[in-house]
Amino acid sequence: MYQELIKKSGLKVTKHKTAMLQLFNSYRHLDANKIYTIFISRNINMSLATIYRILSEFEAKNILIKNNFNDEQSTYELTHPNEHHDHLICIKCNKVIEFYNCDIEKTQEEVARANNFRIINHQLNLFGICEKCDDK
Amino acid sequence: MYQELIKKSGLKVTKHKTAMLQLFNSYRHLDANKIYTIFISRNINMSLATIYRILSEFEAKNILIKNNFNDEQSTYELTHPNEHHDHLICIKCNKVIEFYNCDIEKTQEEVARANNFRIINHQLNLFGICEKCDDK
DNA sequence: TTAATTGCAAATGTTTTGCAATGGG
DNA sequence: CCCATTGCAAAACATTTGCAATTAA
Repeated sequence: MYQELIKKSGLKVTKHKTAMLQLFNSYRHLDANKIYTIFISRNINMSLATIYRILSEFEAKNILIKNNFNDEQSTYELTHPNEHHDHLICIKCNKVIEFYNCDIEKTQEEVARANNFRIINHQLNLFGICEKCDDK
Repeated sequence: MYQELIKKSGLKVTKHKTAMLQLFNSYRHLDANKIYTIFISRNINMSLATIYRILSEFEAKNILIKNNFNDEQSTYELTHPNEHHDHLICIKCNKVIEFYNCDIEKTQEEVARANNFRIINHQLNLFGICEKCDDK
C-alpha cells in the first residue's frame, strides 16, 4: 500500500522510500539521524543525503508532517488525513504522546478570527515530564 | 532598570547586555542575526559569538524566552512574569501577534492531567496569513 | 531510453567553543 | 586584582547541493 501512496504522489517507487514509510509506521516520530542509525543497524545502507531528500519530498507531497519541537533536529510523522493532533513531549525521555482536543481547536479559530488572521496550520506542544519519568 | 535585572541575575553589567535588553524592548521578537545586523547598522560592534552567549545566559536566567517557530533561527523575547502568551505567526511577513486565551490554558491542564503528564512549559503557534498580507 | 533517484563529498547556515585580550566590581 | 566577558577564528552540527553513477518506468 505504500507503493500506491508514493506512486500517487508522482514519485518513483524505490525500496528506500517504501522502507522509510514502513519505519514511520512502527516508530511514528523520527528524525533524519534516527532513521539513518536504524537502517545502519539493519545493515541497510542509505545515505543521510537521501534521507533528507526523501523527507522533504514526502513533506511537500503531504505524506509526512515536519515537527520542530526544539532547535535541534526536525522530526517527522505520517500525515493521517482528517486526524490532526497535538503533542505532549517528555523533556526527559523524549517520548511523544499525541492528543486531540476539540475545544482547543475551536477556540483557536476564535482567536484567529478576532485577529483577522487566517490559520493555515498550527502546533500545540506541551513540554513536561511523563508519568514514567516522574516516578523516578 | 535593565542594569538591576542583569545584576540581580548574577551577571556583570556590560553595555552589550543592556543594549540587547533595550533592543528587545522595542522589537519584542529577535533572532541572533537580526540583533547583529541592527547593531551593525547603528555602528555598534558586537560579535555574533557574544550575542549567542548573552542570549543563552539570559535564557538560563529566565530573562528571555526562546522560541523555535521554524527550523531556521531561534527567536527570543523578553520574559514577562505571569504574562504567558501564545503566538500567531504570519508565514508571509513573519509578523508575530501575541495572544492569551484562558480557556485554552485551562484545557491544556485537563489534557495533561488525563495523561498523567506534568507540564513544565508549552507553546501554541498558529501559522497563517495576517490581515495585511491577505489583502494583497 | 531517459528522467528521477542515489551516494559521496563539499558547501551551507546556525550555533558553539578555545583562547588570548579586555573590562567590571 | 581577579574572574567574567568579549572578539576572533575555528569547530561543531544539522541540512543542502553539485555531480557523476545508478535505477525505475
